[in-house]
Amino acid sequence: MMLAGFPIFANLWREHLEKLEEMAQEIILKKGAMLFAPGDSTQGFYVVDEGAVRVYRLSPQGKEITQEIAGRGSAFALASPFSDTYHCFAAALKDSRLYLIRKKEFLDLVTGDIKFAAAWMRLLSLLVIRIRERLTDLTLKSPKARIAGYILLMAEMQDSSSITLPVPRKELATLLGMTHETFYRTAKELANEGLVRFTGQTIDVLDQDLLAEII
Amino acid sequence: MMLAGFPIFANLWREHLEKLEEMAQEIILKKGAMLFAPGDSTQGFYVVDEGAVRVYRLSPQGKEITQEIAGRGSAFALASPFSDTYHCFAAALKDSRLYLIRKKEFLDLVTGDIKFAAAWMRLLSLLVIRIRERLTDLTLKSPKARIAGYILLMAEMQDSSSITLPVPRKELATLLGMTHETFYRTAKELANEGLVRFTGQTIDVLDQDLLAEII
DNA sequence: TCGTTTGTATGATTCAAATCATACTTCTTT
DNA sequence: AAAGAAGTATGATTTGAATCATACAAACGA
Repeated sequence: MMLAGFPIFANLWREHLEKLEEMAQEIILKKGAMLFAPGDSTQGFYVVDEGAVRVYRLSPQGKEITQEIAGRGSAFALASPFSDTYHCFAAALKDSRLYLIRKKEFLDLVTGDIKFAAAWMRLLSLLVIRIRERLTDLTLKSPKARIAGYILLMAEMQDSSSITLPVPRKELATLLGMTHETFYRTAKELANEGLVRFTGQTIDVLDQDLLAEII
Repeated sequence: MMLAGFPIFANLWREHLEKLEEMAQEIILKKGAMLFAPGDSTQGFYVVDEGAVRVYRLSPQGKEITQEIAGRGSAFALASPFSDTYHCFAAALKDSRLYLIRKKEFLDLVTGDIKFAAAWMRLLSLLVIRIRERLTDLTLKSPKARIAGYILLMAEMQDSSSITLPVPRKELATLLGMTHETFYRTAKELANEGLVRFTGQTIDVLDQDLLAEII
């Protein structure tokens, strides 16, 4: 395993990554398998090495929002080592292989190494900022702007005008806080306007500037 | 100054609080004064000792959402020591006295004391969880449920069935992601149903159980 | 390879909340 | 005390997205 290549850990030192790698425990999940649910006691956090995991929440009325679609190289439940229970659901969208970094071992490491702790505080702080950004997008922006913004963000993160999703694009709907009908319709609009092209699980950015204007 | 009584710092050790107190710099703000805006380089984080500060974001279309109403004892911009620039606006809702904990000094302290770092990681993790909770409430729940939930949360936090807001209740509208019209109307419904009573800036919980059912 | 499930697509209808409009009340300020 | 501003309140109208309904295509399992 090579955590070093995973963007989320870009700020950590090599020695810390090696220690994380040592303590990582492989977890194999079949498509559809539930990993945890709200109230479950925390095991630790996870890194996806293969496949994809959906992290989501349900309202009492059964409406749902996807918190994260964690594909290869993504970590999730990063706050769990400091919490007793999980607060959301996590389920595999495909057959997947994850690594579990156990809470206890992780805490021993991070609370015994000030440099690691510093890097972890930075990571958590950036997470706070990112989630707040997402919150404002979800509450303030139109579905069209949210889709455009997501596509641009992905393109930027992958440094390419062609994005390959780890899952069918249907999954983007609840990630972006809308129904799948609204998602398909609005995505089609963007396609009709010549800004993007959807082909299976890939999205091509055709006009980055116009797309950016929508946001 | 006594940071020790502030709930946000409940997890920190006495010695750390004393050091924070030593480095705190008093900031006086007149009502309406802007403290920072997106893009401003970060000074550090703040603790409100008197008055109230509104932390908020604007969309390109001018719609706004309040991230936080920080009254006495609340801290805000906690992630800023690990970031170069602020990402939101902060402005005083009343004449206020704050304490600024400067970024540089704070970083020196927190990255030089593993116990402090551990406590700070816990604080940031809980912040992540709280913001995610808020995100799901804002996207999944009805205005009525959001208002009810907020009132119950405040009552629980203050351990009293009578809540005193540091600001006119108008301010709750954008905090809860709705227009002030919707807020007044929906709050009135709750009052008409006998669940709560609004009197100036105080809110009395009259029927906690029924209120909890709405959430 | 066939049949079933999942994903993509689009039309029609409904509905909740935003918007627009107005008014009254309560604080501030001078 | 008067004037103005800010906060509270409510009605009418509009609108954007959810919901309901249906259909076809693609992927997958047996």
